[in-house]
Amino acid sequence: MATILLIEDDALVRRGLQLALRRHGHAVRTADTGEDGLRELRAAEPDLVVLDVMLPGIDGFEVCRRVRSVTQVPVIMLTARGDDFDVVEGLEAGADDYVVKPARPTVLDARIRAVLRRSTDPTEGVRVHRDLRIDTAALTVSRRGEPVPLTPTELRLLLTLSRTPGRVFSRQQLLEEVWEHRYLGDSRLVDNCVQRLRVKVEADPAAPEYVQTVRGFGYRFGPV
Amino acid sequence: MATILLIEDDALVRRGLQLALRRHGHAVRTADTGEDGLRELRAAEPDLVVLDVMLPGIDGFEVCRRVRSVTQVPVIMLTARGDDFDVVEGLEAGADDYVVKPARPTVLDARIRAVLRRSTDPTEGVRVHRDLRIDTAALTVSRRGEPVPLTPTELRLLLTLSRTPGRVFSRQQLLEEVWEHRYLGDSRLVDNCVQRLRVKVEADPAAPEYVQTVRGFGYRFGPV
DNA sequence: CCGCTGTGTCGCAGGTGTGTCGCAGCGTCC
DNA sequence: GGACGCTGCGACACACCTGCGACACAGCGG
Repeated sequence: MATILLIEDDALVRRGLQLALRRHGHAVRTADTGEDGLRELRAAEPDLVVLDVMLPGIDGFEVCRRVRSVTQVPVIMLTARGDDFDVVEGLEAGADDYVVKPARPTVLDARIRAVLRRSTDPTEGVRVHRDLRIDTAALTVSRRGEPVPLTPTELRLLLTLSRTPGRVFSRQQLLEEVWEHRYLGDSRLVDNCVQRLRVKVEADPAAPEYVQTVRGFGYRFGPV
Repeated sequence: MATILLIEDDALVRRGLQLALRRHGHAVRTADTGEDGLRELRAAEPDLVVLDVMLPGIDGFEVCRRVRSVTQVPVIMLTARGDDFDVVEGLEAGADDYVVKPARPTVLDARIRAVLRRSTDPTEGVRVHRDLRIDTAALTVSRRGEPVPLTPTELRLLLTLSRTPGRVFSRQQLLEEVWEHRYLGDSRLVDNCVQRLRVKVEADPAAPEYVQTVRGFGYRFGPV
């Protein structure tokens, strides 16, 4: 179904929710502190974060804000009844929904599905970077209003890179995400696709504005 | 009366309109940014959206377009006298009406009632795209006034696609939504149905205007 | 200045994805 | 009971993408 990062310090609750969510078909990664959660976030790239409000160290709100500063992944906050949980503060921190503990797994799963439904459509939004407009729902790309016809692979590559502007993707990572493990050999495959993409997307492919080379590492989606 | 989502960044105006609309019997939800408004839209499912043109972050036009990409809810735009508000751009973005600020509550309420009347009229459930008219209540389709006889499957396919114009549906998604059960093998089922639909709906099935192929991904209901 | 590693560029042949056609099963309506 | 139309399926053709190798070239260090 989806990969979920569960940040919860109480080992019992954590274990219980983990098993329950697994039964509902999700892949679950866990963390027991905010710091650990943020590390996992970068490592696992989950589709959704379930986040306890009361955490040792940095609290849930702060974790939520930091998550938001890195990625658009949806966040559901867990709050114990009786916590002085401020819904407004939670939503302002960037949470998408919240669930009161003790959370019944079916309820939590329902919320998760609801949030994912909402946020995989609106993640299906429009990304605008300078002259480039990427519509992730219509799967169209246009530059200065002119539609840019891309092939499926080129489009997947652009979508992958532009999902996290500024981040460097290694060729291996791109092979895995764009080509989905179908190819193991290291030919100039990624480079070739990047070139073809640049020809269509860049004003001057020799001085790329959007798909930049990071020598020795890979490629990065341009204007940060 | 109706649930209204008010998107307005100026706290004073927002509060004032909120109270005024409440006095006129509407339930009012508010948001102070476009992003927040879009969240509220999904959460509250309002009957109508009142939307300020000048917003921090994504502006009113873009918010309006995104609202439209998600739902058919009517939108009234608020524009300050002196804004370089382009009525055409507003209407093209999908707005149903606009009101010049400072808006007198009675005026705004009258517009709201008018728009709601229109959108709950017999025109309800009718989607018009260029020459194509799809009546989702009567389940009839006509092109240039000529009725187009569709088979049940073709109709479901067209309804599914046209519910979210512009969005790309994968074959798998279409199988699940239109055929309502999973297919394991990949037959040309969806393609065939699309072809049959095109023959009836398109002027030139070879250059489809409404049901477009997105190579490598699926199909999309055209004209965006 | 030279060699080496890493990246840009080009063309081609095979492969993949989609359009098209025909057919048979089956339900429905006379 | 017969005819008709809808539906699912497979075969085939074709356009276009895709993967690949070969070579050129630039950046970097010795």
